[in-house]
This record gives sequence, structure tokens and C-alpha cells, in this order.
Amino acid sequence: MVNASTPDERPRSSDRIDPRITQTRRVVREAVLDELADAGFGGLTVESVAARAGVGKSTIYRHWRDRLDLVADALEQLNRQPGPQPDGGTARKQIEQLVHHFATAMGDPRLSATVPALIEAAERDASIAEFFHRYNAQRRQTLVDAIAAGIEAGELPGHLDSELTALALIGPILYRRLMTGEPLSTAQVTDLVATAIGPEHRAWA
Amino acid sequence: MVNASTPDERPRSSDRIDPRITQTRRVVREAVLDELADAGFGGLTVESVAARAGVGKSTIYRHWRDRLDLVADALEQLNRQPGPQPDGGTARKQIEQLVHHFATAMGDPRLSATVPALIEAAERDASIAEFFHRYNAQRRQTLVDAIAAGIEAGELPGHLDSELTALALIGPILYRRLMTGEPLSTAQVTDLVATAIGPEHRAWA
Amino acid sequence: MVNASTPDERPRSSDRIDPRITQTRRVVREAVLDELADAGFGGLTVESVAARAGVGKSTIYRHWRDRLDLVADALEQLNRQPGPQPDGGTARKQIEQLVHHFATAMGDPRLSATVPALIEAAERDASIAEFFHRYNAQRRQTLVDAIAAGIEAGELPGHLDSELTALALIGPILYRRLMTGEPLSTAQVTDLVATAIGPEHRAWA
Amino acid sequence: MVNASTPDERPRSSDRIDPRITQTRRVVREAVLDELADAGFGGLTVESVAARAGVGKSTIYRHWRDRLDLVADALEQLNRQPGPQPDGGTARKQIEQLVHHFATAMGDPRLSATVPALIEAAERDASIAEFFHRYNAQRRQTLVDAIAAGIEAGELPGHLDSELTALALIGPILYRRLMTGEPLSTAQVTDLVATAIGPEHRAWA
DNA sequence: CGCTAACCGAGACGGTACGTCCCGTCTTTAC
DNA sequence: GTAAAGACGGGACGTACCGTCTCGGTTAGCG
Repeated sequence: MVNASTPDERPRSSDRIDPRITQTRRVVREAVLDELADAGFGGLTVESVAARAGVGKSTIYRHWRDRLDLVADALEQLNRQPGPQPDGGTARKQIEQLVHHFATAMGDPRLSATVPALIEAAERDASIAEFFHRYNAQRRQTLVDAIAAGIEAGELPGHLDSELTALALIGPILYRRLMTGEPLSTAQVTDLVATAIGPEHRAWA
Repeated sequence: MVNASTPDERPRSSDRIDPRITQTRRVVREAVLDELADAGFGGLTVESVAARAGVGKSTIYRHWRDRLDLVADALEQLNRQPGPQPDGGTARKQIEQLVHHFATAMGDPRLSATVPALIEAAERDASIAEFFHRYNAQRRQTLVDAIAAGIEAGELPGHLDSELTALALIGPILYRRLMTGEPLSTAQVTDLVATAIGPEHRAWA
Repeated sequence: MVNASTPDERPRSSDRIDPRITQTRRVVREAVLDELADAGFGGLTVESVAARAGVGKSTIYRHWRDRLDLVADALEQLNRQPGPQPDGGTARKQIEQLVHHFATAMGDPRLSATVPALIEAAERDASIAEFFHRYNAQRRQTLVDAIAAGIEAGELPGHLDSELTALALIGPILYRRLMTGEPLSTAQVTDLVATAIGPEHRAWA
Repeated sequence: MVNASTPDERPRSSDRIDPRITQTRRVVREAVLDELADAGFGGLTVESVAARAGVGKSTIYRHWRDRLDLVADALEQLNRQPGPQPDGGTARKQIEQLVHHFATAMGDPRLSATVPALIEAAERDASIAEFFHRYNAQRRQTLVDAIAAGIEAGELPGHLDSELTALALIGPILYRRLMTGEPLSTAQVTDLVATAIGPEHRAWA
């Protein structure tokens, strides 16, 4: 996401990364999160972030394309999707974990605050849309894969479409976050999973 | 919502109201909706609304406190819901019809253009949020009722939660519209319903 | 000056004037003068005048072409000059008295408040300028005449130019009122006169 | 006058100043003078100045507090008081030169156009008054000093009060500019000086 | 003494300029 | 040679008045 507009990866002389860059990005990202907490998304200003981070405004624009990019990137740091379960649990466990993670993100006001802004921005800007949709597809794919694996393993009913089932799991969470005043609680995730892929101990064979 | 800051209703000498006021409010509200669809909430400008409505900027500020008040009021005009389904056919048919209707709406660029705008606006303003969430709840209720009736009639599996099931039906459609580049096609509605409430000819009893 | 734009004098049926018109004009003119004193010319607003006069804005525009016309007309009411000095005493005494009078007027905040307003207005509007300058010339003439009489009588040095000397007497008072924070006190009038026409007991013959 | 609201002179790290600032100020000041000539003081608009200077409106407000500050500053550039005579002429010569300069300024419609506006503004705003009066005092001081030096040197009659005499010299010029339709011509300066401090070749000893 | 014409208040209207704010870009200078 | 500082053009914000324009309601004075 960082500097998505810059196509070249500029490997510079070698592929060493200037440690100052890393440092700058970290303090700015922290400032963004603090500012988000203090002023909300609408009240967040590039200038206020720069001031809080003790950084020049131009420095921010050197690393991020614009306000949205800045915020989205900062939030991404907080929102590390759990890697695929090394092998451990059942497919259902893994699915539940991913859905739980999404519900948690959508339940955190700070974390989910950029989603509406990104949706809006994507609506009016093709390149934002392209990024945003691709990003979502990536995230979604993990879940789709887990579902497909569950079907493959005979753990989930064979009539399921993995794509549609994934949507049936995360769509409701998105809906609750955006269209109602009350995000889906993580406690409801189990019920949601049961609704979408059937109750746990019910045999479908 | 109009001039929410003025608490007294002050009926003036009689309760006649200047017809110019009515007229102005109507054309401005229409301009707001058109502008929302074209430019989104973030791109909506008081000046552009004024220009589109053929009205002075000061006239707008005479009637609405600020940009937010203007948009919220205009959107309230949309709250003209069609009466409840006249009923007929199986519960599944009725549900499919409702879901189909929602998918159609979300598939129409023009119709669904205000949704991102509303989501964004609701995020920033509590009174818009209040209206928007209530409006969505009303719409959703029709589907929830149909599902509950289906369960009651033994037509749908008893383990379903009608609220969650409704979300599992419309959530995916919303998700596809907002988070991907491709809204759910109406052709997929049958599959979606099958995913959420089970395939049609499968007995669960 | 009133309604200079209206060429017809509308004699109506007879030449009776509706008393409401007279009344309106009077209260509005008074409101203008009060407003000028309080807020200055730049701060004078048609709306504030209307409010102060307890009159509708449209009523004002019914009688005066615009803001300038309104102010110019109101100021013309001030043109009520006291008759010429009844004469008596030496020329110097008479001069001192006139200068003292001017210094008193300029020292009274209330009395002198319209001067800056008039100056400003004259700067912007030729007809106000014409009135204002003529009015000032009239007032000044009394002093010029007194000085000329003093020279004629041999009471003042013959090398004096009566016009310039008059200016040397009232110019400083105006300057102090407008360009400094402290108007010339009346106690300084004697010194001022001495500066302009020489000390009293000094012989110039 | 520029940014009079900023009390500290903040020389930054060193006393270098950004050349863009100098450039901007110059082109804007020129645009102000052109605009004054074309549209007059009342017709001068910050936006028109910005457009003429090819500069953003915000840039103007970055350098000047408001319209008045902008105009006053621009005019100040034109109105450089002659430095104190290195030593050369007599006190009378020096005085005549200063008075001549003031008369010239007051005779130039463009130069003197802001005086009424400033007077008006000072009347209603304490901080403008403070600046304006201090500025005038500074200007006046040069003349007062020259007069005092002349008295000290025995070149001017000892009975003169240098402050009052200065007022007797510039007061008339101000009066003519503001209160009559005809500013004092520079040709009359010699006569004016003669009136205030006595004819040149007359002995007073 | 009632009618009608005018005058009135209230204030909505289209405009225009104000001065503020923040965006994202670009320039200069310091380290 | 990179980063901080911040000037810059741009453009929307919300405010304040301008002068125009409906509105009904009220009042004067003729008939």
C-alpha cells in the first residue's frame, strides 16, 4: 500500500533500506493511530499528523500518496490477518478463526474507521478502487481457501460453493458494521458460522 | 431535520408558509440526491448543489445549517418505503424475491450509488447514522419476517436464526457491491439462497 | 437627495403626503445618525439601520436608492449651522472662541464620531463629497472672516494669509483628532493660536 | 505593517529569508497599486488582487492580515519619507522639504486614498488605531525634531512649541485633503511654512 | 364609516466578497 | 543528499450584507 503510485521499487545502489525510512514510517504510523483516536477519521489532518510525529509534511507525502493511503497503511499494521493454521485444527476451526478475526477488526471502531472512507474513495477513483478491491480479494482468498480445503477434506458439505460461502460469512459482518449501529459481536461468530455452513455436530452425510 | 437549530416552530402571524420556501427546499433536495449519486458524499459541495439547483449558496445556508444537515435532510426524503410484500407463494419464493430485489438494486449503478455516500456520511455524523440505520432496519425487517414465517411454517430448518439468516442473504450482496469490482448478479441469487438456507430439494427433517 | 433615481414627483390626487412616509423617513434618518456614531460608516449596515429604526429593510429601499443615498440624506440633516458670531471683543478673542468651539466638538467623542464616517463616505461617493466639502467650507468661512477682519483692523500681522491661517488653526485640531489617540485639549487652544498668529503681547508692527 | 499581528520577528535559524516570500510580496504589492488605480479603494478586492498578481488568495492572507493591511502596506512602499538631511541646508529648508513631502503624498490620489480608510478603521478597531497612531507619530517625529533643532540653533523663534508647530504645518495639509475638494498644492507649501514659523527674511530677534 | 390603494414588516432570494482551513505540490535551507 | 520547514495555488467552507422581490397585514383618507 505504501506509495502504491510509485511503480518502481527503486532498489537504489543496493537493496539496502535506509534505516531512517523505517524509523520515519514507524513514528508517523503511530501518530496516525493516536490522531485517529483523538480526532476521529474525519478530524485527522495530514498537518496534525506531521506535527504530532515531529515530521515535516513533505516527509509524509514522500512515503504515502495521500491522506487515505496514510491512514489505510497505518491501520494495516494493526490488522495482521492470522497466517494459515500451520496444520493443527479442523477446517471449521480455521474458518472460525478467520471470521473471528474479521469480526474483531470490524468491531474495533479505530480499525474499521477507514473502511467507509475507502469505500467512498473507491466509488469515485478508479485506481483506489483497483487497489481496494484487490486488497479485499487477497484477504478473502484465505478464507475461500480454508473453505475449499474443508470441502475437499469432506469436512464441509459438498454442495457448498466456497466463494459464496465465504461471502455468507463475512458479508453479514460487513453489513452489521456499515448498515447498522451495532457491529456483530465476536460472540456471535459461532452462530454465524453455523448459519452459513451448518451446525457443527450435524451430520450431512 | 431542516434547521434543527431552531427549536421554536414560530407559526408567524398565521400558519401560512411562503411557497418560495417549499419550492426552494424541493429543488435543492433533488439537486443533493443527484449530486450524491454523481460525486459521492465526499465530492458533494454546497456550491455544486447550489449551481445544480439553480439557487444561490446563501439560500441553501438559509435553510440548512451546513453541508451535513443538507445531505441528511435530503436523504430523509428517500424514506418512502414500498408497502410490505402482499404475500403469496412459499416462504422460499418470497425470500428469493426479496433477495433478488436487493441484488437488483445493488446491481444498478445509479440506484446503489448513494449507498457508499450514505455509509461515509453516517460515519461522520450521528444524526445521519441514526436515520440511515433505522432506514436499513426497516427494510431488513421484511426479509427477517419472511424467514421467520418460513421457519414457523416448518418450511425452513428450525436451527436457523432469522436475523442471522437475513444477514447471510443480504450481507454478501452488499459485500460484493462495496468491496469488489463486480456486484453479485441476480442469476446468482438462487445459489446464494441455497448457501444460506440450504438447497431447495434437500430434506432436513 | 431622497430617491434621486425616481424622476417623477408623483403629485397624487392632491399634494398631501402620507404621514407614514414622513414618520418613516424621520425615524430612519435618526437611526442612521446613531448607527454612524456607533459603528462608523464602514460598520453601518442597511439591516442594522432597519433594525434600529424598527423598520423593514424594504421600507428603506422604498425611500432611498442605496446605502450611500441613505447616509448622504441623513447627514444633510446635520447641516443646521448656528448663525454668525454676533461680534464683540477683539479679533483674537473671537478667533480663539471659534477655535475653542471646534476643539470642543472634536474633543467630544460623540460629536466627532461622524467625522471619520463622513470622510470615508466622501471618499467613495461624489455627491456626499460635494455636500461634505461645501458644509465644511461654510463653517470655515466664519473663521476666515474673523481672521481677515483682524488683519484689516491691524490687530493681526499683515503678512498673514487668512485662508492659510484658518487652516493652521483648525488643521492641527483635526489632525490630533484623526491621526493620534489624543484630541487637542481646549486648554491648548491658546497656545495653538499663539503658534499660528503669534504670541499675544508681542508687537509685530 | 506586514503581519503586524506577529509580534516576534522570528529570524528563524539564521536571518535568511525565503526568496519566494520577497517575490510574492513584490508582485502582490504591485497588483494592489494597479488595482487601486483601476478600481479605486472601494472597488479593490482581495480576490481581484490575487488574480491580477497570479497568486492564490491564501497566499495573500499568509502575508497580510486583511484587505486594509494589504493596501496600507502596498502604499507604504510608495511613500518613503526622505531621510533626515545629511546636514546640508538650514532648519527651514529641512522643514520645508518634509512638509513638501507630506503635501505631495496628500496630493497624490492613490497615495492618500488609504488615509480615510485607515481613519475609519482606526475609529472602530483599537488595534488598528494603535498601529495607525504610532505610525503617524513616527512620521511626525522627524518634523518635530527638525523644528526643535531649528529652535535650538536659534534659527527659529524661541517662543515656538515644536509639537504644536509641527501640527500647524501638517494639520492644514491633512485638512485640505480630507475636508475640502482640493488638496493643498505643493506650491503653497512655502506660504504655509511662512504662516506657521514666520516669513523667511523677517528678523525676530 | 367603509373601501381601496398605498405603505408597511418580514424576510426569502441570487449574488459577491470576506477571511479560514486544509489539501497536495514544490522550493529552500539546514544538517 | 535527505529531511524539516513551510510557502505556494487551489478551492470549499460558512458568514455577512447587498439590493431585489414577494408576501399578507395595516392604515390613511376619499367617497
